Amino acid sequence: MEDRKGQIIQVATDFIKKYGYDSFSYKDLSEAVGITKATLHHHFAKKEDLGIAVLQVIQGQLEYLKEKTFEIEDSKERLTFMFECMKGTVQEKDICPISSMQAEFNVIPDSLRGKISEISTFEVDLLTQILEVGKKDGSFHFEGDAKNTALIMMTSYKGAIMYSRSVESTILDTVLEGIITSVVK
Amino acid sequence: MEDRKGQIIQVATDFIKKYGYDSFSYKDLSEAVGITKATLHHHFAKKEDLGIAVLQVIQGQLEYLKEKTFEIEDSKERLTFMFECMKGTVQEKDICPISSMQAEFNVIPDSLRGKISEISTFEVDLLTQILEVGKKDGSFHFEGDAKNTALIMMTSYKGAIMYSRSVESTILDTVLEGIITSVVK
DNA sequence: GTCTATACAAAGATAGAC
DNA sequence: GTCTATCTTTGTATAGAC
Repeated sequence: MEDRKGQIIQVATDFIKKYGYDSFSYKDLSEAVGITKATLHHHFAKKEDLGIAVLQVIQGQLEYLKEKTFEIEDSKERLTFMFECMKGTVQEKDICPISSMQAEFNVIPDSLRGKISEISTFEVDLLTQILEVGKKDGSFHFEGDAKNTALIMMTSYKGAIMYSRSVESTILDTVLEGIITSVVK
Repeated sequence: MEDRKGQIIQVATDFIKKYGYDSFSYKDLSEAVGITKATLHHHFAKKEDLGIAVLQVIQGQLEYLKEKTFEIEDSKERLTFMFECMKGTVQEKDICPISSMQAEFNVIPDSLRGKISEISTFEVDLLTQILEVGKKDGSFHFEGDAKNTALIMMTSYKGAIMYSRSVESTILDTVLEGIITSVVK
C-alpha cells in the first residue's frame, strides 16, 4: 500500500487540528494508523518531515480551491463558496491547522514556519482578489482597500473557529454570516 | 520574598504567550526565574496549579479593565481605550494567552478549560456592553445586535494578533483601526 | 524557601531482524 | 514495509537535607 504515506498525512492533519503539532506524538499517531512508531519513522524519518508533508498537502488543496473558486462566475457565490469550502475542512471543535501552527509558531521547526507564512499569505491574497473583483463588478461594497477588508474577514473567520472551542460553537456561523453580509449588502 | 509566586506567574504568563502552556517546561521556567525546578514545585505543586493561577490573574486584570473602561464617559474613547489596553498586554510576536490556550484546548487540564471558557465569554460580554451603550447614545452605528458585532470584532482582533506572527506584524494595527472605524463612522 | 538527587513516564529517534 | 527492542533526552513530580 503506497498510500500509507497519504493515510499518515491525513491522520496527522486531524491531530494537528485537534491537538496541535507539538502535542501529538508518534505514539498517538502510530496507534491511530495501526502501525508501530518505527514504521512511522520509516515513512517520515523525522516529525519535521511529516509536518512539511502535511503543509504541502494543505498548500495544494488551497491552490485547488483557488482554481475552483474562480471557475464560479458570480462574485457573491464565489465568496460564499470559498468560505463554505474552508469551513468544510474543519470539524466541530477542531481548529484550522494553520491557526494551530500559528499559535505554535515559536516552538515548531524553522522549515514549518516558512511554509506557514506562505500559506497564511496565500489565503489572505485569495480573499483579497475575490473582494477586488467583486468590488469592480458592483457585487461588494466596502471602504478602504480590498486587502484590509480581506484581513479583517480572514482574521475574524479564523478567530471565530478558535473561539468556538471555548464558547458556544454556533458563533462560527454567526460570524461567517456577519462578515459576508458586511461586504455583500 | 513572598512575591516569588507573583514573579513566577508573571514569567509563566510570558511563556504561555510565547510558546503555549504545553510547550514551556518547569526547567525553562526555573532558569528564567533563577530558581530550581524543585522550588517551583514548592510554590506550585503541579503545573496545572500554576496554570490556574495564571488564569486567575488574567481574570482579575480583565475585571479591573472593565471597571476602568466604564469610568470613561465617551463611548468612542471607551472603545479605543479597551482595545489599546488589550493590545498593550501582548508584545510583538507574542499572542494573547487566551488564544494560546484556546488553541491548546484539547490538551490542557479540565480546570484550565473551564477558566478559559469563562474568560472568553467575559471578554465578548465586555465588548458587547460597550457597543450597546454606544449604540444607544448614538456613538456607534452597526446593524444586527451588539453581541454579533462584538463577536466579529473580538475574533478579528484575536485572529489578527495570531496572523501577525506569520505575516507582516503591521496587520494588527490595520485590523484594529478597521474594526473600530467600522462601528464608529 | 531553596537546594541536590532521583524517580518515572513519555517523547523522538535508531538498529537490526523478518 | 513492518516489526521488536533499545537509546537518549526531556518532562513532571517527589524525597529529604539545609
